[in-house]
Amino acid sequence: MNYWLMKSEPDVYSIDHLAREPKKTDHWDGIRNYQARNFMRDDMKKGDLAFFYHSSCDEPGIAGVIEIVKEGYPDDTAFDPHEKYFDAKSDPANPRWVMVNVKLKKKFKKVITLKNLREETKLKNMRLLQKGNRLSIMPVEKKEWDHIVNIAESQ
DNA sequence: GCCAACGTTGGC
DNA sequence: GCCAACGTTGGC
Repeated sequence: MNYWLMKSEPDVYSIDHLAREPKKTDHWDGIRNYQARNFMRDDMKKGDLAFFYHSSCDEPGIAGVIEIVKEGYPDDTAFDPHEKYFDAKSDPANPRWVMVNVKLKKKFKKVITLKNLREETKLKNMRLLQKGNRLSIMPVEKKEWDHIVNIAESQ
């Protein structure tokens, strides 16, 4: 069982959008970065848990927990020229990009902000907090995961 | 809007 | 394979 962190811009798709979906489940499309894709395609398994992270907004941080309910399958938004994430080089016969399905497990009472996370010495080595990190899908260590969940439960 | 830190592209 | 130019991410 692996733990993850998945970024989304709340102006585009926030945790509340996911909460309003039927069965609180939706597909996670639009990933166009090879490292992030490889994580989704190769390592993300059904039943894995992930933090839903809000990026590029007033209060960047972790908004809640989601569960992977369907493993990697072709991201068909890459085939549609009208889509923002259209990629002419992705051949439907050999899709370049994948997506997964996620289900909302828990929305935190308050967002655990990036600032909060940086104040935690135990999270000093967390991938998210490293300089220059831009990955939109990344693994989280179990001990980091547990620590953050503790923070969420005590707020 | 700025800019650091990447990632990608394409000519050679 | 190298690397300059360009594009993107994302915090501030």
